[in-house]
Amino acid sequence: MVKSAARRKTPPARLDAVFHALADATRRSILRGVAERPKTVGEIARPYRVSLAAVSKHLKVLERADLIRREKRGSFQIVRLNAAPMRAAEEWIRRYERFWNRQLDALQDLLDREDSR
Amino acid sequence: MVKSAARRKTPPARLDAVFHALADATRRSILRGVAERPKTVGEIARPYRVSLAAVSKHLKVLERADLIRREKRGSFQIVRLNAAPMRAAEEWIRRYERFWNRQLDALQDLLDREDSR
DNA sequence: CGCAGATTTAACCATACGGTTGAATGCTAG
DNA sequence: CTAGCATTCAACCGTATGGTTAAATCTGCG
Repeated sequence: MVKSAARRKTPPARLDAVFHALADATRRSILRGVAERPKTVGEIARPYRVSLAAVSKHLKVLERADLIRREKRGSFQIVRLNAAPMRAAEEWIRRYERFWNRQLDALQDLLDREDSR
Repeated sequence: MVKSAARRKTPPARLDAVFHALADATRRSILRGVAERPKTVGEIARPYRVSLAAVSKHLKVLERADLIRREKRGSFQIVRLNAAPMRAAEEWIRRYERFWNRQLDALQDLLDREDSR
C-alpha cells in the first residue's frame, strides 16, 4: 500500500499554490465549509456577500492547489475537500517546530550576542 | 508569562500574512537560510540572482508576517528567524489532518470514480 | 424546443506583487 | 568632512489578484 509514498520530494510550485490558496480568509473559510461536508458552488457562495463569480474564482485558486475536487453532477457540481496537499505545507512548516517549542531562541540569542558583539 | 491565555482566537489577518509570506519559493528559501543562522541582508541576498532591493522587499513581506526580526547593528543589520507565527499556520492546517491520514481519501476515490491523472 | 437554474467566462477596474534601476539614507572609518 | 559600504526608497513596468456586472454555457425538464 502506501501508494502516496511514491514521490515525496516537496514539489516546489505546488507549495506556492497551496500557501497562496491558504493566504485568504475567504478561501480558508470555504475550505472549512467543504471539510464539513461536500457542497455545491451555490451553497458555498451563499454565506459570503461577494458575487458568485468571485467565489468561482476562489474555487479556481483552490483547485489549482488541488485542495478541492469537483464532481460534476448534472447541472450543478459537488465540491469536496482534498486535504492531501496541505500535508506538504504542514511538513514544510514543521521543520521549524523546534524554533518555537524550545527556548532555543533564547539560547541562540545568547550565542549570537556573544559571538558577534 | 501567562501569555498563553491571551491568545485564543487565531488572528485572521495574521494568518493571511504568514501564508502569503510562505507562498513564495524565494522567501521560503530565505527563511531556511536565516533558520540556519542569523544573517545580514547582504548575506541573505548573495545566493539569489535578484537585486538587493528585491530581497529587501521579500524581507519586508516576511517582517510583515513577523517571521523575521531585525536587529540593527551599526551600518548593517542582523536578520533572524522568528518561527512562532508559523505555529498558528501549522495549527490551522492541522485541523485537516484526519482528511489525509485516514483511508478516507482512498474511499473517496472509489466513490468518485477511477480518475487516472 | 425552449426556458430556468447553476456556474463560468469576459471585460473591466483598482490595487498588490515581484522585479528592475538609480537615487537617497545611515553609519563607520579615514 | 568625505568616502564607502549596507540597506532602503522611489519610480516604473508587466502581470496577477480580487472584485464587479453582464453575457455565455451547460444541463435537466416541461
